[in-house]
Amino acid sequence: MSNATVSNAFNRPDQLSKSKREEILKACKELGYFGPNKAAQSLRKGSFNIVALVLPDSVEYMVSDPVASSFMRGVASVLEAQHINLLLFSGTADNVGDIVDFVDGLICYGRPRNPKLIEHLANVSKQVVTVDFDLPSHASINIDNQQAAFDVASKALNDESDVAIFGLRLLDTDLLCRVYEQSLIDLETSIAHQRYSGYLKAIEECGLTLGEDRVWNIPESSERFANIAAKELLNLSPRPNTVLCMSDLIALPLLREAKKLGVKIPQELKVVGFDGVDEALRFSPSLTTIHQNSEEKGREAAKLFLDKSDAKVMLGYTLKMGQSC
Amino acid sequence: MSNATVSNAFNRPDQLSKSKREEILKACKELGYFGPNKAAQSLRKGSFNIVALVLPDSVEYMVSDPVASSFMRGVASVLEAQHINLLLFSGTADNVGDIVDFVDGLICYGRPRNPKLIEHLANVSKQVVTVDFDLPSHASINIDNQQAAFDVASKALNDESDVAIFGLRLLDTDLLCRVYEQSLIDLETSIAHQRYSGYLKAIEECGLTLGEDRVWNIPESSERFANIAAKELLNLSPRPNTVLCMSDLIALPLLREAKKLGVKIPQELKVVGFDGVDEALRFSPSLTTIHQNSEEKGREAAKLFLDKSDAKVMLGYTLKMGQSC
DNA sequence: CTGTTAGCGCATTCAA
DNA sequence: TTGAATGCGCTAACAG
Repeated sequence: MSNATVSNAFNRPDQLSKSKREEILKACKELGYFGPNKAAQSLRKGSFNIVALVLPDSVEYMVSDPVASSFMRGVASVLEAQHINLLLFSGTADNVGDIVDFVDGLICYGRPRNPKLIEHLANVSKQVVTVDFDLPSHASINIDNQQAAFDVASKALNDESDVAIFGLRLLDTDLLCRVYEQSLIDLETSIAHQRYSGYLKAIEECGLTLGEDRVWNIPESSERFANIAAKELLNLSPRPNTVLCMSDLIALPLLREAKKLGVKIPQELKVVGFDGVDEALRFSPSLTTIHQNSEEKGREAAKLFLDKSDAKVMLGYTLKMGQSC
Repeated sequence: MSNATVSNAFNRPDQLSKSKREEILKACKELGYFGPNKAAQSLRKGSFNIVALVLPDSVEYMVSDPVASSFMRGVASVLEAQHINLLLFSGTADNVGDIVDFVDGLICYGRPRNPKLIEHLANVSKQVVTVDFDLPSHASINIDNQQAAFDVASKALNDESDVAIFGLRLLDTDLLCRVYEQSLIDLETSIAHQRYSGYLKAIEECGLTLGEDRVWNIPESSERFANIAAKELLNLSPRPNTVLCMSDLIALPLLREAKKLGVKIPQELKVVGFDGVDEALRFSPSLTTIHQNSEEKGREAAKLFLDKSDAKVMLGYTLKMGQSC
């Protein structure tokens, strides 16, 4: 009874006699051997049944975001069915090397915060699927952010609009600030830019202009920063009467704060969001927003991955009219 | 120049001359070799820099839950600092064998839904930390669920209470149903039972009894099931005037539904929750609940793990009085 | 300071 | 049907 025979007993039952196999299995049980070591097996075979989920930011931040959570849910639902496990990787790290050798490939949700990581990702020789951003010669899933932003902004704007924008990480900084130098915005790639560009187009079509103190950079889609920005905005004089928000999560605190101050919505303040999270639809006044099906995004990403596809897929979105404009 | 020397060039710079090292590193770069293969390295060394996070249920369900998300955030914040990555493992699976050979150990958040998994977990020979349940001879973190449930229930109850309980997975079923046969409840281990037992004690101390149609089994902490249970309860005649809910997430839909029907809170209906999620504190009327610091739980679990501890730790909780009772 | 050897645990030849 | 040999890529121990 050699190691190879034992291997066969576990992996290729047809390669040995039934009696021998049972004899081996029984002996293994007695010795406390519960089957091949998966690490060694994977080293040998080169497959791991593990997929890295590369997050845009730290794991900490990620799991708080309902949009990201929906995405994960979609991914997990497809991969779980194939007994593939998820390895979380922070978008703030840059050492993909630490994990690439353990996984069959990577699904990257959102442009990672760390630019070095993006470089490394581009050079990975395993299957990669990117979502909400692109990498040359890898599969990707996107929605038309510019068109969607244009659509939702157009619903809020009219010729009396004094418009402001709550931008999501328009600048590469962790600071909440106004964006005075609009040239600083990375025009190339981020979804923030695409949405920004859609807003500008809608503003232009209404014959409006955007005041130079009217654009906020909110570093992450969190209540904390959005609260501060909301207060800044509401204390302005003259106060903007229309706010285009790049995510629902930063629009909701604005609605809450405005309600608290007795500002009438939508008469005195119109607000639109982006993403279509449950809370935005449930809130009173409900938020006009772009709904994107994040769970479907996750499922599609997982499918592209399983198919070893290199397709560039564009998904749809839905404009949800609420009471906020 | 041998393989071992190259290995040293990467891992033990002090073992060879600076010139040799640079020569090697340069040659590697040209050949497109970016350092040791981590899978092979780990096979050799037996350490992986990966920790499995064993979830109580499927990944899909997990990421929707704000309490679980906080926990993950806590775990991740500690492990990320050590460059340890998280591998998610579903509590509905039973093949820990698929991943145990890839990780340095496991952190198990909540009693896994799959009983087979629990058996396997008990036999794992790597470091294991359990949270909100126990495994013999492994480290664990808990809160005193029974006492906490007693505390919060006591705030809601008086001698005029007609009390009902929204239980979280009191029965091992995916069905929303009433719990008529209270003997069916697994008395041993689940946090649901511990909380149930605390409720009963509080009810008894008030000299009350629990009607036999007054206990609901809600299979998971989700809005969907809680909505249905809320409607069932509010349509009852006589209607309970006090509801003890085993999580905030199932208490909130009840508050919403009651508000919609114009039921006065707390005059006509008192509600208490468990967990202390943000939304519960923000809601109007705010929910009286037990706040447990899930993020701290996560951090502590990660620390126990890193310390290779086998301690059984009991964490505190806080009673948060709201307007709901 | 450098190179050789052995083996982590496995699965695939190939010969018997 | 079985078993001996080889190597996946790496590193610890040792010899030079």
